[in-house]
Amino acid sequence: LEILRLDILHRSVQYILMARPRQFDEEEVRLSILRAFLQNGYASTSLNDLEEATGLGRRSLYNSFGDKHTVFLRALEDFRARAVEQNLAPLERPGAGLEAIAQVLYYLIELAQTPEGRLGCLICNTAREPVASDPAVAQQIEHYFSRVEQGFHTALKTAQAHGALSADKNVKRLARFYLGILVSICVMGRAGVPIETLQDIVSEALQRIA
Amino acid sequence: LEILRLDILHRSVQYILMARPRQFDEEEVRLSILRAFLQNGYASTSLNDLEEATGLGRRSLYNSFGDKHTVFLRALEDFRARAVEQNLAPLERPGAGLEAIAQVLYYLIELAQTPEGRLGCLICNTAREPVASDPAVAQQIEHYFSRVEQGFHTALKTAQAHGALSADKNVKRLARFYLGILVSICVMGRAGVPIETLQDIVSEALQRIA
DNA sequence: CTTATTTTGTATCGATCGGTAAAAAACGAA
DNA sequence: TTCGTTTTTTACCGATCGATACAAAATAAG
Repeated sequence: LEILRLDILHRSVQYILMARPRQFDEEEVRLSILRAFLQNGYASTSLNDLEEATGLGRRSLYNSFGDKHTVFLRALEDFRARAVEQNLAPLERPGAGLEAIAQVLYYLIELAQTPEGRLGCLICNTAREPVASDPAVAQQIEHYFSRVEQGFHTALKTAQAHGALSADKNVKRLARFYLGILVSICVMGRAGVPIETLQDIVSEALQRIA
Repeated sequence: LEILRLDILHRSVQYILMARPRQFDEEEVRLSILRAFLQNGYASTSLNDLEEATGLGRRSLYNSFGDKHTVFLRALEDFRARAVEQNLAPLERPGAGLEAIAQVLYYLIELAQTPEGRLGCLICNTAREPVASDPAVAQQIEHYFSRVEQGFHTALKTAQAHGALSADKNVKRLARFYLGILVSICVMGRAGVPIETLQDIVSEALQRIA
């Protein structure tokens, strides 16, 4: 049995060494795929669109990323990772308080003014596509929402601990409230609502902890 | 010329009297179409879906409502009329004040618990479909949003006039704020977020005018 | 070189998309 | 009844959908 295993290992190493190498950068391709799905959503992004966006042939896409559904799940994961890493970074920093909440919300407004940010949030965009009834997709959506809520929650608790927020505030409720504000900013930004409206929403929302 | 006109009129009356009558109730069919688009959105609702939803043949749909795009525009109008009439009624009533705002938001939460309301808001749902780049669709979205904002705005002004809201509040900003809350409730309700979260968002938002 | 292996390009599959042609069906007028 | 008109039904159109079969291309080991 051991000999067999070693043989299999040897073969699989050979596979890697001997085969034709890929002619694309995976990170770059995944980013192009993410952008394509951000632009048109799951249902309205065809494999031809993905071919155009990535420059890859259809067969290469299938070989490397699986079928359309799997490709989309990877894009969702990519977006979630990037969104948490970039947009929510202030919240995830240790010791983050009220200023982090304001920073995150205002950054989203700035983002909505950029060509890339105008595409909106893939999580929110996906939330009402039929594909959202897929368990794996629904799980990603719920994970993201709860992570955002948790980020706000810890920041609010930290603020309370530092005396920046009065102790009688309901932080759980406030955290959900700011999650709702974040969602509305993403949705309305994508819908083309004027920036001033988004700014008014955020500044009004921040009065709750001013 | 007059004779010709009378002839045409006579003929058109004949058309009505002589032709085969429709075998469906237009209101009923339009409601079925609206439900279908609410369920799956524009892109993912096929003509076969519309046939199943309405019970009509494809040719009858085209005869009576035009192509898919036109059918969708009518559904958008239907939804907007129904949403304004039913969901926003408290805001549109003369003399509506702060209690109307709370009523509207809490009614949306109740609606999110019903099978029909769980389908969400066709305006919000459409806002990030590719079809939203169509000018007629974009106009409907913008009209709806501005009408909701205006409803909140007049209610807030009324409250200020009656002394129920302090005069130093920025009602324009507050109106946009509650528009954002309304959108977030619609979106997150459709996304399957628990009712308690929606309730927390609304009750926290209402503290701004408590 | 040959061989083993993976990627890539071509060509295509059946299914479904939105939309339509043509005729049958259903009515009132004559 | 027959005729004129509209609705409805049936069948179908070309285009595009997601997905795949097959072989050529590209690499390293032997």
